[in-house]
Amino acid sequence: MAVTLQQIAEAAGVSRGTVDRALNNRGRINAEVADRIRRIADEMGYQPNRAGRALAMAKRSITIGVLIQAANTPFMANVIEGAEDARAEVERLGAKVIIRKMEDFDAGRAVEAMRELKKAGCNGIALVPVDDERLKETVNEFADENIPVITFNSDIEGSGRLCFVGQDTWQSGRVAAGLMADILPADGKVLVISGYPKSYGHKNRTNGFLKEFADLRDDIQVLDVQYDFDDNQMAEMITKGMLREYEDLTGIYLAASGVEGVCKALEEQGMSNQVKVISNDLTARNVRYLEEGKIRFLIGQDGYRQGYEPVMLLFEKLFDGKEPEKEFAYTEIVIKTRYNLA
Amino acid sequence: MAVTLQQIAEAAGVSRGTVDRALNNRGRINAEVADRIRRIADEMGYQPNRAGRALAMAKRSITIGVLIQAANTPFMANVIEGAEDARAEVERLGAKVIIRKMEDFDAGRAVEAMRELKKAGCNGIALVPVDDERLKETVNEFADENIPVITFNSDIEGSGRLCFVGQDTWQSGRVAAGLMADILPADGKVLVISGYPKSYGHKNRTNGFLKEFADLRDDIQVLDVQYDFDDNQMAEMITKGMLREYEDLTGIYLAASGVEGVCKALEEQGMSNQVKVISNDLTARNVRYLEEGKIRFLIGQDGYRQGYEPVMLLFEKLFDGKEPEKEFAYTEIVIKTRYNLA
DNA sequence: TATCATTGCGTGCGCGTGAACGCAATATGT
DNA sequence: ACATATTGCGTTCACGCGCACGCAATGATA
Repeated sequence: MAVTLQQIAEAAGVSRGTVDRALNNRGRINAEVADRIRRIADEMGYQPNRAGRALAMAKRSITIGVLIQAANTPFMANVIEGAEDARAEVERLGAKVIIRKMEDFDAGRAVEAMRELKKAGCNGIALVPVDDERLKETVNEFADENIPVITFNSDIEGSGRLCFVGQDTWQSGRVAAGLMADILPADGKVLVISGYPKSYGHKNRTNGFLKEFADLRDDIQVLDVQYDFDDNQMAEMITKGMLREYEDLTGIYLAASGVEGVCKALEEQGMSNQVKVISNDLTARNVRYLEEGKIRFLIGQDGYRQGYEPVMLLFEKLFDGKEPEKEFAYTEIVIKTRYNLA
Repeated sequence: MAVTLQQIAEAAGVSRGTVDRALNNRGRINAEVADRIRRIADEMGYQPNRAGRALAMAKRSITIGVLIQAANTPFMANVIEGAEDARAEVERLGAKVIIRKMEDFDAGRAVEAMRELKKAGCNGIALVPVDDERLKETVNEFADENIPVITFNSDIEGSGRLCFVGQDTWQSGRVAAGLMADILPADGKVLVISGYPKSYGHKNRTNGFLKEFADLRDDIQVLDVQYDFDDNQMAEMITKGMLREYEDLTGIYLAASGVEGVCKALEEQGMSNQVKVISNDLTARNVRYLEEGKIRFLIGQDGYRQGYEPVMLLFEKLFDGKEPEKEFAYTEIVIKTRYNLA
C-alpha cells in the first residue's frame, strides 16, 4: 500500500500538518524538524496520492485553454481529437479545459483569443501559433504572469513558451530522402515541391531532404525546389510543367500539401508508375492515394499526440508542479504505406 | 464545474446515498425513483469524479498482476518499461501492480505464478502466454471466478481472456512484403527465414508476406521458408547456404529473430549491398544494423504500448467497470528506417 | 510589565465517492 | 397478535490532501 502523510507523521512523531509544511516548503516550521521529516518521507518512498490532491484542490480548480488555428483541416481534426481525449481525462480529476477553434491563421485574432481565455480564468494555455511579433509578445507577457504557454504543431522561436510539442521537421525531410533513395532506380530526376518559401517547417523539411538525398544518391539529379503554396491546382500545374520538361522524372517529394494535384497530373499523363511520390501530408483524405498505390509513402505527424500531449503537460505542471522534461517534445515520425494504415 | 452526486440529489429531492444506489444499481430502492434519478443524472451529464472514487475505494484496493514470460529479451525490456509506467500512473490513484518476470517460457510455472498472483490478492491479471492447454484452462478458471485476464504480445485463442493486446501479425507480414516489393530491382530471388514452424505469430507473418509478395512481384522467385528457431547461428548457417546456392539472391525477409546471424553471413560474403534485409525484430540491439545500412527496414511491434495498455485496460475495467472496446487491441505496426529511430 | 508580532506546531474542515449502518414502514411467517 | 425479515431511504464515516485557523511559546517594542 502507498505511503500517506499520516504514516509519515506517525513515524516522525509530529502531526500531519507539520509533514505537509515540511514537504511543501510552506515555512513556519523548524528547519531541523523539516529536514528530518523530508528524510523519513524519502526513506518511506512517499508519493502524493493524486486522488487526495485532486479532491483538496477541487475548489480553486485548474483551467487549461487550448487555442487551435486553422482548425478546419483534416490534420487538425486529429489534433482536436487528441485534445478532447486529454480533456476527458483531466476533467475526471476536477480540472477544466476550454478548446477554442479558429478557422484561419490570424495573429491579431489569436492574441485576442488568448486574452479571452485568460479572462475566462485559464491557468495555462496551449496554442498552435503563427510566426508573428505581437503574438510572441503576448506569449511572453503570459509567461511573465506565470501563465505557462505551450506551443504545438508550430513553434514561436525565442519566446518564453514553456515547450514545443511537434515534429522534428528537418529529420522528417531526411526520412523522406532515405525512402526515396531506397525505391528509385538508377539515374532519373527528382522534383521537390514545398509549400511556402517562408514557412519554417516547410523550409526545414526541404533542406533536410536535399542534404540527405545528395549524400545518398549522386546518380540522381534533384531539380529546383518549387512552391505550391499549399494549393492543389498549383501543385498540378507544377507537376505537369516538369513532366513536359523532364521525361526521365522518377520521383517527387512533396514537403507540404498538394497531393491531389500531383496525383491528378501524373494520372492524366499516365506517369503514375514511373514517378514515385513521397509526401509529408498524412491526412485521412490522402490515405486513399496510398491505397491506390499512387503514393509510395506518407510521412506523418502524429496529430493525435500533438493535441493530447500539450494538455497533459500543462495539467502536470499546474497540478503536480512538474516541468516538462524537454523543451522540444518531438512526436514520432510515422511512415505509412498502404499496409499499415489502420 | 463537473456535476456531483450531491447536486443530483438536490435536483431529485433525495439524499446522496439514494442517488448512489440508483446509479450503481445496488438495489434496495424504488424502481420509479431510481429511474427518475438516472434520467436527471443523464440530463445533467454526470461523470463520476475519479479522485473521489479512488479515495473511497482506497480501503479494498485494486491489485493488478502482470506476468511476463521470457522477460530477459530486449523487446520485453520495452514491454516492461510500458508496464512500469502504467504502474506508476495507477498507483497514484491508489491501485497496486505486481509485475512478475519469468526468464523463459514454461506453461507449468506460468500456471503456478498465476495462482500465486491470485493468492497475493490480484483482482485482474495480464500475461504473455504460451500456447498450452493447462494454461488455457487456468485462464478460463480465473475468468469464471471473475478475475479478468488480458493476454498481450501473444494470445491464447478460444480462451476466456478478456482481450488481446498485440500485433496483427498477418498484416505485419504484408507490410514487409510491400516494402520488399518496393525496394527490390527486377528479377532475383527472395529468402524467407522464420522462427518456429508452430509459432502462431511467426506462421502468420510468413504467410502474410508470401501471399502479398506473390501478388506484387511475379518477376521474383520466393525460395522455401527456412526456420532458424530464433537462433543467430542457425540464421547465419541458413543464409550462407542459400548464398552458395543462389547467387542472384537479392532479398531476405526475417519474420522472427536472427538479424545478427544474417548480417554476419552477408558481411563475410560481401553481399550486404546486393541482398536487402527486412526484419520484424525491432530491438535496441538490432537498431545498429539499421544505422549501418545493413538492414533496410525494421518492422516493429510497439513493445511499450504492449506493456502499458493491458495494465490500463485492467485498471479501467476494475475501477470504472468499463470493458475494453475491442477484443483485439492491435498495436501500431511501426516502420523504422535509419532516420526515424529516435 | 503590558502589548503585540512572529515562530512552531496541532486541529479541523471540505472535496466526491463507496459502503456500512440505522431507522422507520411494510411484508411475511407463526 | 406478535416476532422477524425485507424494503426504502437517510446518515455517517473513511479515504489523502491542501489550507485556514488557532493556540502556545518566544521575541520585540513601548
